[in-house]
Amino acid sequence: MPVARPEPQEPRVIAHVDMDCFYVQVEQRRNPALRGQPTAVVQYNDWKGGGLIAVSYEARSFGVKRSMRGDEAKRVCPGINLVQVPVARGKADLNLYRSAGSEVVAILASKGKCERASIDEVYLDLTDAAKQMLLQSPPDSPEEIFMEAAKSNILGLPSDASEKEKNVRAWLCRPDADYEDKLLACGAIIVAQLRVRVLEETQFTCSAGIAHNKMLAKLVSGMHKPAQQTVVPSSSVQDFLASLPVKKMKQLGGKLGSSLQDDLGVETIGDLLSFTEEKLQEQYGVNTGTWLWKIARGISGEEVEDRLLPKSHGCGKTFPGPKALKNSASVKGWLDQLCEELSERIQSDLNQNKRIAQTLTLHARASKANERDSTKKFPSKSCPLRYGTGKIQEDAMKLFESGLHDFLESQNTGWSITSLSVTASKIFDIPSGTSSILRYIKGPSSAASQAIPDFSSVPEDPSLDNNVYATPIHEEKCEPSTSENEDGERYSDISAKQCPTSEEKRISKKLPEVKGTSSILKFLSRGQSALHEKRKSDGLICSPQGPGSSSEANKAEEHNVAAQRADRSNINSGTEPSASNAWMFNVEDIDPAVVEELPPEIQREIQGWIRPSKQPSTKRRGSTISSYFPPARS
DNA sequence: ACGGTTGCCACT
DNA sequence: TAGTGGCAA
Repeated sequence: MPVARPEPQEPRVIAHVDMDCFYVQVEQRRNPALRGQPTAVVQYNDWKGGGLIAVSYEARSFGVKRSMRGDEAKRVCPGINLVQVPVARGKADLNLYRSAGSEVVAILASKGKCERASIDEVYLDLTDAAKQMLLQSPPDSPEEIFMEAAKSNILGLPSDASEKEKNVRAWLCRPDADYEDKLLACGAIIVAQLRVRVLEETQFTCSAGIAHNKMLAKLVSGMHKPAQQTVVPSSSVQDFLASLPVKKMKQLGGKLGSSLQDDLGVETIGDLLSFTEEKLQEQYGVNTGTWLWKIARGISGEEVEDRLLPKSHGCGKTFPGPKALKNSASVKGWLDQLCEELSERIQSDLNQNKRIAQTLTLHARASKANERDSTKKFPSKSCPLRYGTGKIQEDAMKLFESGLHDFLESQNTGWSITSLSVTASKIFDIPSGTSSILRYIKGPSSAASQAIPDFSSVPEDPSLDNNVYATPIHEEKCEPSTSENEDGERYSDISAKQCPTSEEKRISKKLPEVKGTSSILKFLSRGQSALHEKRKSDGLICSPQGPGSSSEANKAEEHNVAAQRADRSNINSGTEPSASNAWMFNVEDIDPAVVEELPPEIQREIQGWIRPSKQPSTKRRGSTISSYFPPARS
């Protein structure tokens, strides 16, 4: 449900930039012969010619729609070029489009705060840039207004007049305009410049909306497509919303929008104005009610986030109809493929962006053999994410088994899986300031403190995918000791690799800063626990029993966890490209003995996130796996 | 055989 | 929290 935020006092300049039929443009850049041609991008083509996921404007003029299959598109537009999405590991591979999207983001992020909203959309907060322009070089004569900006569409200005461009030029530099309108005019000029840069540097066209908030910018970015931009002056908001069908508003395209129509008789956003905030709250709850009341008035305080990268990575595939998976072997096969791709993607994210994912989630859709219309859903399951393809595959399969168990509720019926996906989420930046925090987790009394990797030595070179970043655990010294580097800082490990030189620390300054101490320690704790466990299992140290240690009840479970931990310390187990990630383990494993040595305020922080470790486990209450896996049928 | 494959968010 | 549900493109 949407939540209303207070609109900031000061007027903002917000843009929403939307790539035009993006996947098609990416393919047209790869194969310029497709330019100007009716073209669509399809994924797979064995069933009815594949599904369209992007359609060029030439093809749209023939009536080709996104919802069509390839065969249907051919019927409507026999000359259409159908380009297939690349396939890797038996599934659609969108990496080409993802990296093209990144090219665009890199350019758009240059003039202000930039938020990647999807693979082909961004929001920009251009308030500062617009203010600066207004101070230094406000638009003052129609002739000097840059060509692309002059092609803007200004909501509320007569747009079909023969004098359109002249009117727009005049609007952009009206000397008697409100301060707000002047800011928007500057925003329009900046966005026009950015769009030209995008075109010059990537060959991609895009459309944009410029307004005082995200909601309005988004609403109009697609109003004049392709390759055009639209401005929303405050003065035109009311008329615009008055006739806007509710379903066009973001968040109202689904059930909430239908309810507004069916239950309240609201057809346009303007119709909402006749309801009090209280009435809307009564109908839809406090948050949604207030949100509706505000959007009816064009109010949306949502801020543009400063984020250029996605918040999660997911890979999935559907297995429609006869393709449904009906035994665990085929599920495992596909899950392995999905996990391979996911592993590759989070590994690149780590290497290129210095980010680590913490949670692995498995989703599936399933039906039971007997019940043709079983309403029950396959539950999603998640667990801490361990790096390494083999580990992810193992854990994903365990999550699947656990989900299947819950799904079947110990009935002995057959099943079929129609979709599978794995997602890596809760992604954090690796802190740049590790060395200063390192000082807190050290000391001869804490044998567990040795495994903290020094991320300032992470190589910058993105081509070094799968390289070793932390000293492999089995190569580390086991005797605690303390040393000083040339800056006089003390480190808990004398391994040369782990004691950053001045040069390494200089490099580390280029890494992203992290806001709170908590996230830094959270991160460091991963490596700390890993080595500690390794030493325990090697009999090198005695484990100090912490306050949170196990009860009899979960002894069996804990044994399982211990076994898995031992496995983590193994170098190059199975399919691993390298065991370099042995240091990345459970946040919740941090050693209480280490915590005791920290300053009280940091201790307090840490206490909050120490919790019982939960590994993916197959809980089989009184039954075995084989009892609910039906015998494989070919 | 549902447009498939992403991705985001709020709520509990 | 992990899990569900909704929305969007």
